[in-house]
Amino acid sequence: MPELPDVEVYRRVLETCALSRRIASVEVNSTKVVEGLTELELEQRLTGQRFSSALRHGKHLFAGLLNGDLLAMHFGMSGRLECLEEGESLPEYTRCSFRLEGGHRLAYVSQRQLGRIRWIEDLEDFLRSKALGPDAMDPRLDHDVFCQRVTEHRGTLKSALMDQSTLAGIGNIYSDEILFQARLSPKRKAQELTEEELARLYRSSREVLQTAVEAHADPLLMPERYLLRNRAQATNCPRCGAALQALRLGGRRGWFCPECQR
DNA sequence: AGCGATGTTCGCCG
DNA sequence: TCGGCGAACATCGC
Repeated sequence: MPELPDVEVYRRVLETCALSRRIASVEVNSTKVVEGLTELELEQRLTGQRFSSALRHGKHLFAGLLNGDLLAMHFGMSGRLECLEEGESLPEYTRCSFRLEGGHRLAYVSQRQLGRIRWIEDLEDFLRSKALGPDAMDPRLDHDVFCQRVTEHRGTLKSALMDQSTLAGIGNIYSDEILFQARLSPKRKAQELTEEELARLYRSSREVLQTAVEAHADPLLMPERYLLRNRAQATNCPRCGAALQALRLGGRRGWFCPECQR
């Protein structure tokens, strides 16, 4: 489930479970998920070390070591990070796990193996190499910077929000939600918004992401006015009751209310 | 059996 | 030049 709010939850899992604890061992159960280094190298570099920071940028999670190197985790479409207490067994599809002194284990779970674990030496270099824009929740992302980035995009609003080089962290689900709360059609051109509409978009993006993080990215804990609460059976608009409309964008299905969103 | 799924990347087209 | 599309990646569940 990994868009920005989900990954923020995993960041906190990493922080609570593993930060400052000595890594006793590493286990890799996948040939695909760890990229650019062997299981042996990963073990040698991590065993005996401690993660000293838990950072996030967009949908990327970073476990930093004291020497400045970082373990970078991305979750693809079906990944997550879990903390297990002593004696608990690893979840199905655990592709990589870290045993920590004191008994906890950190499990990187990735059913479809679309996620990646990489070793990086410089965070800024990595963000540049992925051409990531500013994190969508970064406090330094003020109204003006936000508007500038969004209106640089020449395509539709939804693709502007989902473009990781515009803003990092927003995907299919949360772009739908932000546009719904801002009452803007996903099909609008990003460059044709009025100042007032841009202000609504900015406000909604902060509000939705903040609310989602506070709800631990669990749709059931989010307000009833949120679209993503019943995305699985998305039918009617929680605001006006009109039938929701589907749209396809880059092979992805989105939903919006043709009455409320203009 | 076939299709779709909360992501990224690449090649192609206009 | 950039945006948008479809496919590929890999696997499961409906």
